[in-house]
Amino acid sequence: MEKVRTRFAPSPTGFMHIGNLRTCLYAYLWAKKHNGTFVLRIEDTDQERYVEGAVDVIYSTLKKAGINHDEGPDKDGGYGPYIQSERKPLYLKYAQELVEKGGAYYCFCTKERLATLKDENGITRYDKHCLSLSKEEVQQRIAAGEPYVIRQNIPTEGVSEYDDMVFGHISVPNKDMEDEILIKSDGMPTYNFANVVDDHLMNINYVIRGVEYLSSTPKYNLMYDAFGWERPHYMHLSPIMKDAQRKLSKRYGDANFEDFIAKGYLPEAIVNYIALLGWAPKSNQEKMTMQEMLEQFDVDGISHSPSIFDEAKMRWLNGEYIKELSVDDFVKYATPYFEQSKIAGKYDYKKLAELLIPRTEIFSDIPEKVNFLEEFGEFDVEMFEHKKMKITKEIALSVLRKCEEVLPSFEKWDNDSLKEMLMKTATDMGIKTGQIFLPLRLAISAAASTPGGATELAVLLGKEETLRRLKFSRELLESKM
RNA sequence: GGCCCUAUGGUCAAGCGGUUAAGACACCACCCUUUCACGGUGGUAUCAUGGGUUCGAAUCCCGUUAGGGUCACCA
Repeated sequence: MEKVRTRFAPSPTGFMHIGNLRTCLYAYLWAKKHNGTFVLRIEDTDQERYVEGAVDVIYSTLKKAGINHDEGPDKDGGYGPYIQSERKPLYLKYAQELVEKGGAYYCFCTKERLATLKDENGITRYDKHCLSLSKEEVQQRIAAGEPYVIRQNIPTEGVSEYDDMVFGHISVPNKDMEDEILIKSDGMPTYNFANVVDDHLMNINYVIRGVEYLSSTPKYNLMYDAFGWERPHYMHLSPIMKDAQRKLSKRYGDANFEDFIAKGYLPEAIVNYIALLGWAPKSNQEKMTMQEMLEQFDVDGISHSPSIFDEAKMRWLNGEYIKELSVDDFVKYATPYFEQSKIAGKYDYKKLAELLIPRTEIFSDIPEKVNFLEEFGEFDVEMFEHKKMKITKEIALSVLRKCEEVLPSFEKWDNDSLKEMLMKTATDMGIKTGQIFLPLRLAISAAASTPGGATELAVLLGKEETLRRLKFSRELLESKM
């Protein structure tokens, strides 16, 4: 196998979309799997859509995602420049070469004339009007300063075919393809042309991109052929969808890598999840490192149909990653969320982390899990009733009274000691351990669910606060009996 | 509308002519349990449709239906 070279060629139009990131990932995996080279190229031929700072977003996203390009604007590998706008002179030269070889021609048609070519569906198909212009006339009109474009000259007969690595054999009748513009009247190349020229010049031999190019690829092949260049291999990828009809896109929100990071997802989890959207490893393994993906990635496992993005599954995967975090790492990621919760600046984040690690799927869930520590007040005493544990309000009340009796004089305020003492108290009272812990937990948290049991919360709250809450709840319960 | 592509549970998906049609998420039940989680066990649920080919079809072929893409001086 020849030395593999793949590329990711985004347009700097803003944030990095999840779909683009997946395309990028696959291109990276394919290159690295074969010890090849992964190239980053910026396609900014459309000045109108250029967004300031977008290139930096691309760098930072790749970095966070763990995708390291071997060549790019910031890493010269001898195939530069890697920014299309800096390659401008090249394209016209190659377009002229293509004209000479018969693969393209100058066109002077005005937008007005083109508008008259619309068919009943509003589809414009160029009629090769300018193909018949003589060389002399073309020269003369160019010299006169008349605006022009250069169009690809596609045969009107025959069929163009190629084999896509994921979709298999694709064949498109030549008559169904239009003579597309290669060089715009502003002298800039269109994507169609710049892409082919750059891919060839940069020696890209595996072109990995979205399916939207599947049916126009024969056109690109026709250009490779006309130039006498070797065609690359193609791997087209089905889109990631929001639902059965709509593609995942900025318009529907949350489609950007950065958005998910902001929501409290770990970059590795996002990358892992999107790798699995549209590709399934032979091993059936789901949680995998970049290294494991490299080893297992293969074209066979790439699906042909669109995949619907399922955030619930990504949440689960993220939770799996969080469970493996050390307490310190968890605190590092979680601190911003602690800071925006009601307990900001209070409590020991490390202690909380221990309780939270197995119960957190995404970091932004943290505030609602810890707010009960500060938010304490009246609650529905019916919550004391617990059928499965056979707890009634009467039992709960006697438990709370007993706790108020034994806790004030208890000195060893740590989890194990409290637990041991309370279990003994339960025995003394002739009830099951669950019947003492459950009412106590409720009494000091006022919350139906908390990230930890009664004694863990008691330690967190401290003795004084625990007793204050206990008294409050006991009185509340008494008043409602 | 022309052309190209796609079709397995709610979602991601395995499957490559013979399987009780994997697995994961979600959901439900049970177990564990100091709540909630975690963990464990089990369960509900899928081959779009009609024709072929074949002893035998989720798998191959054709039609239908549905969906996506494309038909820009966007990429």
